[in-house]
Amino acid sequence: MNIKEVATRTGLPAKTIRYYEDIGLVTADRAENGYRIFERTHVHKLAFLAQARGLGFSIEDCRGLLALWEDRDRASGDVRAIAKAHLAEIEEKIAGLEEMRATLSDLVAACHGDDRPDCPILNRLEAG
Amino acid sequence: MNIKEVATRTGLPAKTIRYYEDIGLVTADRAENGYRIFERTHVHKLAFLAQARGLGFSIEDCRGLLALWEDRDRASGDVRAIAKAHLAEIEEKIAGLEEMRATLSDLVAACHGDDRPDCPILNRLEAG
DNA sequence: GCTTGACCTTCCTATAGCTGGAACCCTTAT
DNA sequence: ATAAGGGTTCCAGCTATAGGAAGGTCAAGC
Repeated sequence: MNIKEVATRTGLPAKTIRYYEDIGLVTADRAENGYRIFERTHVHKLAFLAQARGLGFSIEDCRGLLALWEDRDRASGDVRAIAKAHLAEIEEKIAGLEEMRATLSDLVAACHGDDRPDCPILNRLEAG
Repeated sequence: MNIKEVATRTGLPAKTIRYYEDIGLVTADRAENGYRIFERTHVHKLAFLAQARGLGFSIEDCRGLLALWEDRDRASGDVRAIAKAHLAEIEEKIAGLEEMRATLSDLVAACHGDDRPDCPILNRLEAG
């Protein structure tokens, strides 16, 4: 299977697949002409990565998850720890964004948004 | 005023202030010895930037906001448009993160997280 | 056999917004 | 004279790709 087909099957751009090979997340054999050859196992792995990335796991997290996934002697606690830490990060991010959203939405509501220069948004940025 | 004091007053790292000068967000005069000299107006401007960045506005947004702030003939509608667009972006980000959070929190809850290899988190990543 | 178009390859550059560090200059106090 | 604590420039690195150039390859159609 060539890279384009893997891209289609996994939903990952070919560029990204090459990148993942580059940083050692996946391996790929080569044909005589230099083309990468992928087997179903590779597709499986890349699909796994696509899912993990889709849930926002960092590349390094993915590396860890992948290793655990392939380790039949893994402890599910290790997987859970990674996911839990990631969940905490996401919740932190959300909290930060919620705060911004609250402030911004107040400001946007307070600004009449016409041709006059008077503007509560700028006032707020100016005053802190 | 030297850069360190400006940093202290605005809460921005000196590095960041230099960077902002570099990309033309602010200007700074120079003393004979090559040191940057800041006036109160510079501090004011940098404080404004710190606020805007704190609300998540991009550097380019900040450039626009700064220009409007300094334009006595501005239309508040222009400010509002920038803020509104930014608000929309933030809400989109929040929505994406909320989705991740929901999934992750379900998975973390479903995983017993012990020494056994069986793991709903990995199952989910594997299955899509 | 030749051309065309769709693949494939590598390598270099760019993104956002800084941060860290090296190598070096200036000022002030001891 | 020296040491501490400023300041300067410049270069590299971070995340996770995306874009594009330059070139090799393959299958189809004429």
